[in-house]
Amino acid sequence: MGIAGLLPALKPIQLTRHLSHFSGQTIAVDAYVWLHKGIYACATDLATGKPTHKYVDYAMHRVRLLRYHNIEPYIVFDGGPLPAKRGTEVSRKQARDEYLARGNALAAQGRHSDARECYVKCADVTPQMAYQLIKALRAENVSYIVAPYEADAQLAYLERIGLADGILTEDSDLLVYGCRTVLFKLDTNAATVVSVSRKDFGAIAFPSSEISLVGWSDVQFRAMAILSGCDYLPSIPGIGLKTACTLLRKWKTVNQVVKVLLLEGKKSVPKDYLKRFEMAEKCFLHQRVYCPLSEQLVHLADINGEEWNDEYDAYVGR
DNA sequence: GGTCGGTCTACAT
DNA sequence: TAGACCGACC
Repeated sequence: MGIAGLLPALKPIQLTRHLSHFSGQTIAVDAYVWLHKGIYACATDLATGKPTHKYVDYAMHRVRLLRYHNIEPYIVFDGGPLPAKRGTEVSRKQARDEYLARGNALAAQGRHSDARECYVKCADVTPQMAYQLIKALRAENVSYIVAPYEADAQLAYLERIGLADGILTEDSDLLVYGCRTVLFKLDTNAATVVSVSRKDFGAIAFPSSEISLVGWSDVQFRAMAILSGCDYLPSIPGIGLKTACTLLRKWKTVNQVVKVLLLEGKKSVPKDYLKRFEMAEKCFLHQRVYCPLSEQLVHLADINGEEWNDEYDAYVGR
């Protein structure tokens, strides 16, 4: 889900660029996006168990498109669920099962296009699908990696250590992880992407944007994102992106912001909010990723003398 | 004015 | 499923 409202707020620095702009570069790609979109081409087949590899074709078509423009893709797959995020999976599975049953019922009545709508809703990217894509990638010598946990952190790591020059995804979270160049909305017909560069953050200012990032460090930007609500921590009710930005501009740090909110007493701040904020920050900073150079698990960013303990490891992955 | 929940829609062929 | 969009509500 990413950071609600962040991409629209970054509109002033979004650049639509032709793929040739990235010629000679390696772009790390979130495989989930392609697999998920590829489902639309074959939702009925997947739901009814009919063998299909259309979703593989869909992804490979994009791989070839990038290569045609002399971009080397580096495909990143999700791994296991992060301890920090466990919990939402069960209800989703139930919802999917219901759509599958409804789809089957409609199909039995011959209402095939109605059935297809249900099949699309029950479709899920499975490890088996990821494996099929991996086989196709291998056959064409495309680099890929399976993240120990979340693809987002792994993508950020590849860019950080220089194995990728940018990230192709649909998720604004990548900017919170610290990525320098994030590409969104690949248009295969026009061969374009929407590019957002971290170095342009300073140009985000009132009144052309809802928020101002002028003079902000990564710490403050990340604080705003987490404060406004992210995958690791829901926001304090009533605080969205703009309020988070305003509060941080005024009070500088999250500690101060929370202190002021408690003093005012208008918002209901969860009692352990600061602690949970800290944990969310750890996920964005130090989530466990795989280093293809040293061939071992590492933290996204090194822990340089920062306080660290077993509880953190349990949260960001081991 | 800003948040938030609801609804619509693209996703691909 | 997620993002964009819109209207209700504080």
